[in-house]
Amino acid sequence: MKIDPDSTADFSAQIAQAIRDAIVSGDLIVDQRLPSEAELADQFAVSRPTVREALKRLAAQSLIRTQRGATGGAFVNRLRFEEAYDQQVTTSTLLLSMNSVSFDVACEARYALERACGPLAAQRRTPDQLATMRAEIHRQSQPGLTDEAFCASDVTLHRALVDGAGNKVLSYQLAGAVEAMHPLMNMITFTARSRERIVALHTALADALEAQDAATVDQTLVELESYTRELAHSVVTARAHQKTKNDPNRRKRTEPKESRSA
Amino acid sequence: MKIDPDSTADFSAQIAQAIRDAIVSGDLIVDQRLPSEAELADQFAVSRPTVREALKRLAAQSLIRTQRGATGGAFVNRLRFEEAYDQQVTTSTLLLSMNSVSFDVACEARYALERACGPLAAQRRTPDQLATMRAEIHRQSQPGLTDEAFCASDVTLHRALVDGAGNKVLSYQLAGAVEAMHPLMNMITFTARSRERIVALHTALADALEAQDAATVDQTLVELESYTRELAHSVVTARAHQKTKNDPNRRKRTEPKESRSA
DNA sequence: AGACATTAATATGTAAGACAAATGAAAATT
DNA sequence: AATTTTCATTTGTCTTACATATTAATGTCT
Repeated sequence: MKIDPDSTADFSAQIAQAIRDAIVSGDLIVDQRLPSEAELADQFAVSRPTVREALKRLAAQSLIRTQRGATGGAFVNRLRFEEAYDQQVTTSTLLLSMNSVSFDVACEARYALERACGPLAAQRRTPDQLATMRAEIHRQSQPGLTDEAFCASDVTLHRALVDGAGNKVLSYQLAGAVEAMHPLMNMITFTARSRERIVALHTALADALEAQDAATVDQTLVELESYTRELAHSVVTARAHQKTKNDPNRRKRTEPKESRSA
Repeated sequence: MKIDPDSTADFSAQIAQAIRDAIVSGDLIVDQRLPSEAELADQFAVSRPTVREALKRLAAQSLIRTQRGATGGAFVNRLRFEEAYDQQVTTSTLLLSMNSVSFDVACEARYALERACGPLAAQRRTPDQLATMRAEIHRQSQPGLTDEAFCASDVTLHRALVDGAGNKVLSYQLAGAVEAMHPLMNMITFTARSRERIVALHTALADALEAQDAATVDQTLVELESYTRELAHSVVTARAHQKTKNDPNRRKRTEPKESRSA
């Protein structure tokens, strides 16, 4: 496990990669203790701060954990589904916002993936998951609910559907797709009538799942996708009209430089 | 943007989180330059090495990039699909191996997701993607091919299918599912007869895609999944027999500790 | 002898200061 | 005007030091 002093990359990046490779290849196994920072510094012939930077890179990916004290050190971390979820959600969300992915593309991906879960969920959904869906549907029909809370409830319901497939890998892979839609959905204003329609579709979905009727689950998801996209389009066109009305000669967006919260 | 000196977490983790939040919330926008390390150290009232550890954490997630020199510094990085792919593949692979996910569960997830791409791919596949699939099918029918190369070709073919859906978000989400199967697939020994069968199914898949026949695409994927699982099962049972034959009184599996490839 | 407090050792966490190297901009020179 | 030189800025790295957490060993008292 060595580094190349001629490489253009930082030492800390190279060291991190070397350790990462050792973990991925199985050279370092879960819960195994890495050499102390001082020893690693010796081995790689760099200073301790440089080693620390490398270790922090790995910690950021949840590949290692550190512990202070006499028997402490850096240990290979067992990557858990929950941690992986969080990373996936953050990455997916940023990916969508930074590459200005359209609502349609994201929506298509999300529903294509959810429909993949449909047949499995119809087969395996637990009473618990059905109860979660019913509870969220009930919440969604409350009149005083904010748009944001409505969206959050929507995400919870859809995650229950995904979890219904009873496949942790599937749940993990879809976490990003479902959650990353959240910010995009938040731009929609849900009128009372549109909420009514969505609640009706959600109810149909829950009913079909309860009846283990895969075909209806799939059909309902198709309708839900189509209606969601319809809603988003009406928002976009409405906003476009408003913009040209309010500020027809607005400057082209170059550097907003908005104030940062302290 | 402050940190809590009473928190149990490291300063560097807190600072990283604060900056991460600023990026996710849109407070810091793409290509915006962060204050220099010295300024950040002042702002957060910590030393420069601590700030650097925080920045390296963010760099490990591709959230920032750094540049040396007079006009250098740390900049908010535009997260690209390609970088996100890689991270997803690493994370997914480790997730599967560290949580000893069964072949069946991973395989089910993979094919459920690929079938989600089927209808879209049947509609949108480009001549280029079809050509890639044909080329890989040809490679797979070469007699001298190692099992590892056969697997790698399989992955390429399946990625072409996924990309055929013409949805970058979908391609990104599925990268992990497809690639993470690679190590598991590598445990299978592909006999000449099984390769023949797989090549036939791959050909049927390519034909159906070319004919834009979504139903056949779906059916072929179902058959491919069933055959893959069948293959894996035969390998598992064969291995089990061999083990009991070689070492009938072996201890119950607690810590396999099998030989690791260098 | 056993329970408890003290001490020591080891590790990570943090700080401070210094120098090297890269890089772009300004200044000086041709 | 074009080119070269100088210089200021910023990250990358090293060294040393101390703070703090944690465990193990030691010692003391009952």
